[in-house]
Amino acid sequence: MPRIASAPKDKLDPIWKALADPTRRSILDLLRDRPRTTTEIVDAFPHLTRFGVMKHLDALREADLVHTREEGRQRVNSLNVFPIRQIYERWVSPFQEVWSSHLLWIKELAEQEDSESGTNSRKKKKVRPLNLQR
Amino acid sequence: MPRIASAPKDKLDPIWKALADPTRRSILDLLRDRPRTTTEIVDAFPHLTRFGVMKHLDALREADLVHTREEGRQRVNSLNVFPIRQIYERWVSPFQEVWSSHLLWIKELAEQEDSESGTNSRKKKKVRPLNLQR
DNA sequence: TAGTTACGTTACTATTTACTAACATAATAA
DNA sequence: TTATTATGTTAGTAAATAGTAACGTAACTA
Repeated sequence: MPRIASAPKDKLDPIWKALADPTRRSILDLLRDRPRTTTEIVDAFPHLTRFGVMKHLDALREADLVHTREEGRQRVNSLNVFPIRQIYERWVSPFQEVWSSHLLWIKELAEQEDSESGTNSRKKKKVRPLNLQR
Repeated sequence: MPRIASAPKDKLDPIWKALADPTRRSILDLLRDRPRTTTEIVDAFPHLTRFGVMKHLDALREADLVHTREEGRQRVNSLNVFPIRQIYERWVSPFQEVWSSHLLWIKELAEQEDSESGTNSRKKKKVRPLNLQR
């Protein structure tokens, strides 16, 4: 398992893995509406077998995106949005800053190129406002 | 290819796929700081080969998470946060509502169980405030 | 009690993904 | 020009992932 050794084990990794599959995201969308029993979820994906759907449910449970409680012989699965919140705090929120500074850079670049029009800028080294050299 | 037929092709799918890998997320973190040449990125992952890192870069480019521009014989890779924004708008923002209503339900459940303590609630069907029956 | 239903598992296969090693090319520097 | 450096590619392997088919079990129901 070289990949696990490669990157530092991310705590959010199971969440990303779970969200990477379109079927699993569909299940989450389904549960967003209201909780569903396992059979209800299985029936919602007629092109997959029971086992296939349940494997996806396992992945979602491991990422804590889905909570399951027993109700007689049924299992009721419900959405837990907390991990999505974590993804947001770790990944969206910190990138908002870059988001705005990136827009700023585009603006500056556009103005720069505007004042340079006519010259052969293909070979020219255009240095970004951010530090690039080692 | 049963999986592609299974779930409706999601426009955000390449973004999710790209973000699912911890190495790729590390690359994004690296680029968040400042843009880097391909070699700089490769050097940042000494346990991976050049080809391995470049495959990850390809995936990030396909998801439009990384932009690459030529600079002489160098390629400068920079972060594009727009797809992260899209993920947020499609997945985090809509779940905020569920987030708060879920908290509300937990509160109600706790109160309900509080008033029921002492009875055998194992076999009892406890109906959620949300609609569960078909 | 006998049948049905909801849930889960075992065993196996196909596909995709991640990866290494070695090779190829083009721009720059001595 | 020759060497070096930055980048990219070809070919092939190992492992993770997603999937099916068939079987097992326990709780309801007629």
